[in-house]
Amino acid sequence: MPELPEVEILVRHLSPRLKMKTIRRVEVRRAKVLLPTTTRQFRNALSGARFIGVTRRGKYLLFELRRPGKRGRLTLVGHLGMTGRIYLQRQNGTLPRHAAVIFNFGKVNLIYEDTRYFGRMTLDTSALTRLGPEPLSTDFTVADFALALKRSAQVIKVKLLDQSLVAGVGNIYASESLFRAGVSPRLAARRLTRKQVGRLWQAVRLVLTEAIDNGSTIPLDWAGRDKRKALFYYGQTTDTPGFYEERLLVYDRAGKPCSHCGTPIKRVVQAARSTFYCPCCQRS
DNA sequence: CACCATGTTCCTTG
DNA sequence: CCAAGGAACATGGT
Repeated sequence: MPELPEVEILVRHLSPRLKMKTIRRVEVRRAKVLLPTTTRQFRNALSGARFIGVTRRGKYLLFELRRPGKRGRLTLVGHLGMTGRIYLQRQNGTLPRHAAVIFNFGKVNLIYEDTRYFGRMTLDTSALTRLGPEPLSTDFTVADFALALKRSAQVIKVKLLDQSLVAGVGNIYASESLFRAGVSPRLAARRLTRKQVGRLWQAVRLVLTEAIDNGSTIPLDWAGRDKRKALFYYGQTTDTPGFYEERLLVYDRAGKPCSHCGTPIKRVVQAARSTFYCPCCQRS
């Protein structure tokens, strides 16, 4: 479930629930997700530690902890990869097949599961230094955005996925942002006009903000739930079978009519990833 | 069997 | 040195 909005919703969900909780026991079932931290370092550092709060940077979760008898704070970094999920579950609940790390608080477990194991739960914070500005903060300015785009020969859709340009935009919201801005995904980044850059900058912020607002209405108790239904990109707001309120305007809508002009949405492949756009509304 | 999937990193090439 | 492209990682759904 992972682009910036989903991670943001998860942070808001988890932060108050984890606050002041002390980790009694750490169980590592897939040491690979800790890399480069070793299982021993991980358990030593976290056993007995207490959560202060959870924040976010791009698509990364930052768990802030304090350790008894030690100075300063410790940051546990989480990344959900493509299929990672994190949730609280009663200690006697059934563990998912791909549970990678389990933090026990007594009666409750915090479970990190990841079907494909592309995600991370680690004490290594180095990846954070490579991130660009937070799109919803004042650090993300049109001027810097324009400057960075002018230096790139890559097509704009692929450039938007570059986390050093702006942190947190993934494959879904890259397509959605370009549609909202009326900019072709195939345009070279440096060829965008001032006006297009301005519209795209605004669209990125709008699309992410709306997704966070929409996601806030969806329950996050994912234990044992169907994967796709837990993807609130698709805007599920109830458990009633078949009930979906579509919120994405172009992503995964190849062949379906554009919500604005009716032209069939097109799918193309760029840098080995799908891009969806309206060939009529996004001509340049 | 084929192809597709919300992401990042590493390696090669230019 | 940098930018860009592709493979790799691993599992499951259709």
